[in-house]
This record gives sequence, C-alpha cells and structure tokens, in this order.
Amino acid sequence: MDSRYIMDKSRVSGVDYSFRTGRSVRSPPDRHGTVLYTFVLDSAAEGKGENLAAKGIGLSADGRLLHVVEKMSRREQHDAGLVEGLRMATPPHCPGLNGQVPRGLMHLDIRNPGAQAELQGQGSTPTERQPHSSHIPVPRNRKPSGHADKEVMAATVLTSLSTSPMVLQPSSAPTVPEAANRGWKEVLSASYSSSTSGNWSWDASDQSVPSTPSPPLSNDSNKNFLLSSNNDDISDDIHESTHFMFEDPIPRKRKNSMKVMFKCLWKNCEKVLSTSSGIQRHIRTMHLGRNSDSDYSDGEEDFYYSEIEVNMDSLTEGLSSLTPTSPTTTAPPPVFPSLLVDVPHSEHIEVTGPHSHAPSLLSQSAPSTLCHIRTDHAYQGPVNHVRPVSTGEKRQPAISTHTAVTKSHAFVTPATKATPGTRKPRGEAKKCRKVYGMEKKDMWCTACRWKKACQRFTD
DNA sequence: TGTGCCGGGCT
DNA sequence: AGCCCGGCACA
Repeated sequence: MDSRYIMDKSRVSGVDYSFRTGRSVRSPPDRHGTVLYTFVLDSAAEGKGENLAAKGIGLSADGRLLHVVEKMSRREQHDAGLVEGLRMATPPHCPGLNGQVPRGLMHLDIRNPGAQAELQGQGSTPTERQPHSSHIPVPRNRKPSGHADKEVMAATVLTSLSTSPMVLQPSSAPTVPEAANRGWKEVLSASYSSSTSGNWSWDASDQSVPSTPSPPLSNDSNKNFLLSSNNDDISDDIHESTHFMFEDPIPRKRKNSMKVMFKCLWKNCEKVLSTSSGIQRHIRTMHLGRNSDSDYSDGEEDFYYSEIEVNMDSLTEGLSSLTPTSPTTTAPPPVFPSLLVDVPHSEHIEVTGPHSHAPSLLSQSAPSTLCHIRTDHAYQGPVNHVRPVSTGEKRQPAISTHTAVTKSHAFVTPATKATPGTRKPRGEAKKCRKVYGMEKKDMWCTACRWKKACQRFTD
C-alpha cells in the first residue's frame, strides 16, 4: 500500500510540523500481526528537517524522513520508534488513514496528536519524550468499557446536549456537543488510548469563511481561538469545573490547558471573551442595542453566544509563533474604533477575521465604511472635487485619520512631534502628482507644479 | 524611495 | 506675483 495524502499543518506539543504532503508505506505484518506504517515525507518538510532531527527523528540527507530511531532493534523501532515517529509526524487530519488504523501497533489515534501527546504525560514535549521500548499493551478488539461507564458517559453527553446553546446550530463545525459526541463514541468503540479526542484541531487552513445568515452561527470557531485570547483573564476555576462536569464527557483532558471561552455567534462577529458576563454585555450592547450601562438581562443574549473550549497550550504556541504584524492576526486598529469603546479592555478580545470588518446588522460600526464607499471613485474625474478620502492609503494612524477635520489643531495645540518646525502634517488626500502622474503634469494645479501645497486636493 | 510641500531664490 | 527648485519630513 502506498497511499498519498495531504497532511495539514499541525502542531504537536510545541513542534510545528509543516509537512504538506507525505506518503505512508505499509509494511507486511510481522509475526505479531503488526502492520507498520513508515511515513515518507516529501521535501515540503525541509524547512523543519533540522527541527525534527533535533527531536530525534532520523532524516535522510535530503531532508526526508525515511525512518525513525536508530540503535534499536527492528522490533523496537517498530514498536517505539515508529509509534514515536507517528506521534510526532502525524497531523490531525490524515484522511488516507482514517478508519484504517491497523490493529496491534497503531493504537494511537493518529488523527489526534493532542491525545497522543497526552499519552506521554502532561506537558511533555517531543524533546522530552524518550522512545519506549515496548508497545502499548492494548489488546486487540478491545471491548468498550462496562455498562456503568456507558451510562455515565451517556448521561454526561445528554447533560451536555441539554445545556449547551450550540444545540441550536446543528450545522456548526466542531461544537461542544459534537466533540463530546465524538469523544463518547470513541470511548465506547475504541481503545482508551484514543479517548481524548474531541480536542480542537488548530488547523486554520481548512477553515472556510462562513457566509451563513445572521445569528447565530459559528462555523469557524476554531480559527478564532488562536487569535483571540492573548490578553485575557482566563483562569476561572468555576468555568473549568463546570466545563469538566457538563461539557466534557471525555475521561481526562489536560485540565490545565483547557479553558472555556465564550464566543459571540452573531454573524461576522467573532468576538471571544473569557467571561459569560462579558460576552453577554457585548451582545447586549453591540448586537441587541441595549444600554451598555445597564446590567439588566432578559436572557436573550444567551442565544447568541456559546461556550467553547480552548486548548491553551496550543493557543499559546500558536500565538508565540505569530508575528505581531501578521496580516491575518492584526486588523487595522483605527478602522472601527467604535467597536472597541464599549467593551472594557480587560475583557475585550478583538477577533478580527477576514470578513469581520463587515458591520453586523445592528452594530454601529459602519460609518467609516460608508464614508469610503462614498468617495471610492473620487479620483476618476479631474473635475471631481469631492474631497478624496483615500481607501487605499497605507497610512492610517490615529493622528492623521482626522487631520482633515482637525488640521488647525496642529497649529493650536502643542506640537506632538519633536520636529522643530511647524511643518504641516501631510495631508491624506492624493495630490495632483499622484492623481495625474508625472506624465500629465500640465493637469496639475499650479501649486503642485510649483511644489507648493496642493490647492486642488486640499486636506 | 516616492511623495508632499516648506523655504527661498530668481525673474 | 509668478515661477522654479533644493531639501526635509514622512510613510
């Protein structure tokens, strides 16, 4: 067997595996009936080759991962090395292997590296792992646990289903009940070693932008987590225990790393807050148009947010790997200042997806967009003297955003800059030079021609 | 590096 | 006053 599959970028215990493609080669069963999978990773992994090598995975000279672990017997390599290699190199989504996990060796749920990491103990990193010389002694065809366990799990799942607001969105991507359900099924049908699934897979690449009708929706909840909870007061033991009791039918998670967050389900609002009161206030004020000063709640906002679980380990790793200027993570802050003013900063987590700038139906965040629309084509006619407000201007600092209005302030108020002269702040509008270009200099206003302040496109 | 424009010189 | 340009600040 030699099946190709796509390996999504995944992250396992702090190691970023950027393998894009790979190949699994199935070896003949040994005398134990063990089926071995050797993963051959294509050169897409080159960038991480050294990293992997440092973690103890053998690489060939050209950066391919050809085999795992030296100085071990073939048997040990198979049992430990390959398992280790699979643990470390296998991304969460391996469609080609789903449902085809060979018995014996492959007890690990290869779709869930987090679960595998857990097998190594909490917080273990690949560098900390030592190859084990014996395979995990899980009998084949293991039956699910007894009736008592089933009942407990079923009860827990039912409880979860009945309490979670996500029931309202059957089409949602990994919702809590769904995850719980999956975990439950796995617990009942598979071995213990795969029981901690239902974790979040932090693969933002396969997240599609939702375009479903407004509220509620939560299709891309995952991708928000990575972007959201940097400055957050997350530690909340009440939520933690509640989450454990009602949301998590899975026997043991890494409790320390799982946090409950609250995600706004309003369309195009991907705000994630750490407290229910915060998200309720957000919904009340931003979407329901309620008075932000009043804490009165009629419960309606409960329908528009949901609890989500966040793996803080993955979260922090993801955050640490993001550059502060990453265009996917930082939206231009000054664009919608009105979005930010009502929410206390201690609780506010601005989650700005690719489409989140679109104003929600009831949100008050539209004015600047409308302004831009109005002046989008201001430059297309030479006689159009509507003051251009450029949409494509790179610079949009808070200072210069309102220079058109407050320009006189630059002369009245003390100079904010250290520059000695009283040089006018540069205007936002495109000037004749930019509008007409050097080749049409005769169309410039005289001031521009004389290198003076433009008179046609004044600020 | 391109752009806006201040300051100043020249006619 | 009109014209021109060196040079600075800024993005």
